[in-house]
Amino acid sequence: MENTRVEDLRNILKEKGIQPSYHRLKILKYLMENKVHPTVDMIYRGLSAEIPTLSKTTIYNTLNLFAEKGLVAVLTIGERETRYDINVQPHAHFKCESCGRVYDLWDVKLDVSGAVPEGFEISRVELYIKGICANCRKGS
Amino acid sequence: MENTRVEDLRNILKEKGIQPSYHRLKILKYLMENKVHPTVDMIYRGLSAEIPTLSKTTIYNTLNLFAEKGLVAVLTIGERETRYDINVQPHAHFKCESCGRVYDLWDVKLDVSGAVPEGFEISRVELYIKGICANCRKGS
DNA sequence: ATGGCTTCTTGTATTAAATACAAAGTTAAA
DNA sequence: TTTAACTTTGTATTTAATACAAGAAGCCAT
Repeated sequence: MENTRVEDLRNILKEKGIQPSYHRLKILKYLMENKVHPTVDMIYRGLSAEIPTLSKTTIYNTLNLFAEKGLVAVLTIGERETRYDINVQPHAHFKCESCGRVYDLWDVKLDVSGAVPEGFEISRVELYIKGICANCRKGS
Repeated sequence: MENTRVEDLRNILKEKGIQPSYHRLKILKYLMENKVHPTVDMIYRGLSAEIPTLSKTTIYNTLNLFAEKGLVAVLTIGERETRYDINVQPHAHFKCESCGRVYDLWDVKLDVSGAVPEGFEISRVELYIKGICANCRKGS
């Protein structure tokens, strides 16, 4: 949960050069209020009550646009699902193999300088850690 | 290219508790001689000349078995393709966004101790770096 | 406002990766 | 040799994602 006044949402989109249409605002709002790194399907199910006519294609279009403009980060941590993170600051992710939840990790010391050979140019770094979360360990 | 005598291949499978069937040996051999982190489709195309009756399902079955037994690592570096790495020693990967090639990176200093909260249990760490490789930079 | 242009959204069709599953084939063991 | 267990195959199915054309909505100038 967060400050999601429509005016703020509009400005976020405008700053990235994205026209603030109704659906785009709703999807952005959803991402900011549901920071669980949702899949397209989760967003669809979350919004279709409020917007019954919403099409999945619109969500795909919108997220691809957001990703292009650097407004969301694309996570391929799951084998068969693309997830979207509204927080584009560099950080790592932990996926629990029991409950499937994806957690943000901010305390990873990662030094990629000198990681790639001479002449290679880095544009993005993705660090995925998998295992069992504390919740699921307690449960079992 | 590498030492891929059939006897060695048999032993590798046996050590992991995998019955060394004809197809499994062929797929293992392919992985050891083509260390490009191939997709299922690449393996299929690479082997179907030699084994015309080979089914893709067999490759899926075999790779899932290999992964279960810890003989290959599963890479989800691409958005829409699963790749397989016969080298299961911990190392990072670089994917060139121009030519699509996946390179091994052995010089990354990565310290994940203290990265996850109390009570979390780590089973795997995947580090993906994306950008443009030296080859493609020269080309353009 | 009205018409016309651009942009956005929708829905259907399509592609492609991956799995399910039952039948056929093969191997190993009794 | 017969039986049981395992492996492979092929078809059908599922599902994520894209393509694309038609429709809807917003925007601008006259």
